[in-house]
Amino acid sequence: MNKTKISTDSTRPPAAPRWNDALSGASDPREIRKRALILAAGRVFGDKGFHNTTLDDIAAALAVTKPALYRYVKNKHEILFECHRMAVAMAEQALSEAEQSEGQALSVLRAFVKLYIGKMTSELGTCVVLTEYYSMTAEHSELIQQRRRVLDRRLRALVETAISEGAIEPCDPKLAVFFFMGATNSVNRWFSDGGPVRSDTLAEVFADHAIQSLRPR
Amino acid sequence: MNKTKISTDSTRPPAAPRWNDALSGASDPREIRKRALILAAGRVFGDKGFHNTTLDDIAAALAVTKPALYRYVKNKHEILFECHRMAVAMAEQALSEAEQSEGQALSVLRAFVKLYIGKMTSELGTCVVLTEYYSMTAEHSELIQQRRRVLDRRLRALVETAISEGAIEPCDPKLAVFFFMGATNSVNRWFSDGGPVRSDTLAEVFADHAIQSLRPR
DNA sequence: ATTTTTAGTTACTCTAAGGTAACCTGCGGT
DNA sequence: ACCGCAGGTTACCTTAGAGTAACTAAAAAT
Repeated sequence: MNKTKISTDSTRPPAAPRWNDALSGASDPREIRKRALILAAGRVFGDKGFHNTTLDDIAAALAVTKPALYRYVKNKHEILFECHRMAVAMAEQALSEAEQSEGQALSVLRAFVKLYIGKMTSELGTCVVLTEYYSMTAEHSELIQQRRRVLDRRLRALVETAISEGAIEPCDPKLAVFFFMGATNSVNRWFSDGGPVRSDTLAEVFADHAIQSLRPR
Repeated sequence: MNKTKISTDSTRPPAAPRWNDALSGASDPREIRKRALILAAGRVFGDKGFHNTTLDDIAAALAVTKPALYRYVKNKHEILFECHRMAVAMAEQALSEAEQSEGQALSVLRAFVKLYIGKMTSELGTCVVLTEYYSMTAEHSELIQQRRRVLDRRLRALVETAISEGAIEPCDPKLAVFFFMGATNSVNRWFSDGGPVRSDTLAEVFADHAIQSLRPR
């Protein structure tokens, strides 16, 4: 009596626009949906935190029910991991793009900060869970930390180059990078798409501050 | 048979140095212990996060069992709240102390950053849960945000003064403060007491970067 | 047309961890 | 000597929420 009823009933899942695919060039519809899942989850994680976000929340954001998510990910931790992968990939890509420019180290750094913030705020729409790295499993965490370390080294090298180019005063590259990356990564804590600050102004202003913090001559 | 046994047995709570009172001038032993609890909890929260930290973890850090904690706090959320209160109080105090100096706005800002980092890293030993504000209850969060906003205004005012004093180039005070506070608050993510960077060097270096980021003339 | 696969659903299980009840113990006041 | 309470302890209750089983519908494949 309570089992096989209400199957073909009319008030099932309403006409909500599920998934909201679109964007992201990939072909495989499966991958597209997975990406949408990660993005949606990232956004929710972003303002409620990993543990305060239930799978039902994420599912609801996609107009779907919880078990549906398991078609795309193994478990909740994988979602978090994918968020971090995406975030770090964005940073890597921003740096690579910036390095294309072939200018002085300092201008590469500036371009990097600008691109990175741009991606964080618009492309992923304030998502990013740079926080809560500690909620990853040990293995996932190791993988992410690894990539972050590499990125860090590249940035430090740029600072060193800038010093040897005489563009900035000598300083501890490690601390310098921590400083402006700390500022940069904190953006997602308060930035919101609808807010008073426009994404590109923010990127521009922060890039300036970052460069200034290195004390250019 | 399984209840009133092992009461006066020898292997009960070993001779561990419980609570580790000391420091913090207050007299009431109750308050002293509560403070110790908050500090210990803050430290654990700091590297595992609020939700990844169980009350058993905190209790263990104090060489006590979970229910003992409830003598001092109402629930887990109160612990988090107290951590945040302490953190924000530290910032307020740092700013007030810095303002005592009666110098130019810019040097007050520098003093503030230095004092704040000093407190964060040594006094509270990397504790501080500046992250995870979203894990607070709505009421607690409101109280903390309130105080942070006030602090923010004071800092922005300082930046404005510095501009009008001609010490730095004109800029958006709001974003400027977000920038260097973002960097400053991120310290607790990677700083660790035993690490290669000494607390006071860090404070000094970051204070320099912060000032530089404001583009002094 | 019929089978198979894909994408979802409802209804459930199960465990970790927050919180509580009831009980023990030593110490300061009378 | 005795009371009472402050500070603990062990043993338990309870619930939220991650994950699963079993089933349905529609759409691809044959």
